[in-house]
Amino acid sequence: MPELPEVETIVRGLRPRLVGASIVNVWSSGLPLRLARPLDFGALEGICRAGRFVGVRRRAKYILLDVERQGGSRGGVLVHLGMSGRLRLVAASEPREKHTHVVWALPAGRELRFVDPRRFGNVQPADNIDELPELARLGPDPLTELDAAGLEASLASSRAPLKAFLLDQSRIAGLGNIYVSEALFRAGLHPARQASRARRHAGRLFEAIQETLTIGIANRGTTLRDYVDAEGGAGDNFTALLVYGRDGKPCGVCGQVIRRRVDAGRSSFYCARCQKR
DNA sequence: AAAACACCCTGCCTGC
DNA sequence: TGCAGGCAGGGTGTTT
Repeated sequence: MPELPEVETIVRGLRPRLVGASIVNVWSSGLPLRLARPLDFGALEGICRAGRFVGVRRRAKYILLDVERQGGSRGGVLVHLGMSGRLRLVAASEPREKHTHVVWALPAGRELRFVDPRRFGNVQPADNIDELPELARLGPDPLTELDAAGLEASLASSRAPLKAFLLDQSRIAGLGNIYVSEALFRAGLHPARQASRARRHAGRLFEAIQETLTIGIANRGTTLRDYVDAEGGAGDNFTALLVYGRDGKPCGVCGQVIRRRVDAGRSSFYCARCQKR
């Protein structure tokens, strides 16, 4: 699943190859994406066709593609990969795989392709993507906009379980199911613990979050099944996971069997000895 | 107001 | 062997 480290890896891979590239043409499958909403293809064409990419940025799990239009005005495309989305730069000669939904044709026989079998992702063109409501809802980025004091204040104001708290993108933006489990294990905090009752551990949790994400980025993301980077390569972080998907196996710290439970409708993996409620 | 839950979707896996 | 059903979880909209 693309979470912050996966999206950051894709953005870093795309940026040097995409910035400066002109857009020869755009194509869409016409199938609805997230929430069964059809892509506004007219707007996509109006912004992209005969324009050029001038920036590739990340905000939480969103990819922001900045475009300079043919006439010189700016626009952009906001991309979210959802569960199974991929954004790749490929040779145009490579056959289009199933579930290809948007293609940007570039010079020199290259294409940027958005592929998403489950269509939980989204591609949204806009004159000013920074002001789209999806981004306005987001809380601080844990790597660049948060500190321990900010996390403590946020924890103190919530009675939700830590698992739900950390998944809430308006609280902290960028964590998903994998890295929440990993960060809680590193912090020694139980996923069902109430956020406000963990506030005195804010420093520890903050460092655990940063460590988890930094390692994830260094390993170019976690590939469980679908995720690949901008060049189509798998991430290496799977072997670095301490608890996610490791239920029934021994905890690397204490040897206790790692357990799985369901919180906020998502699987949590944790060590009952290392993570006290 | 905040928390819990249903929903969108396809592919993979399990069990009959 | 084939197929039905459950599961995976990103975010949003709705209900509690």
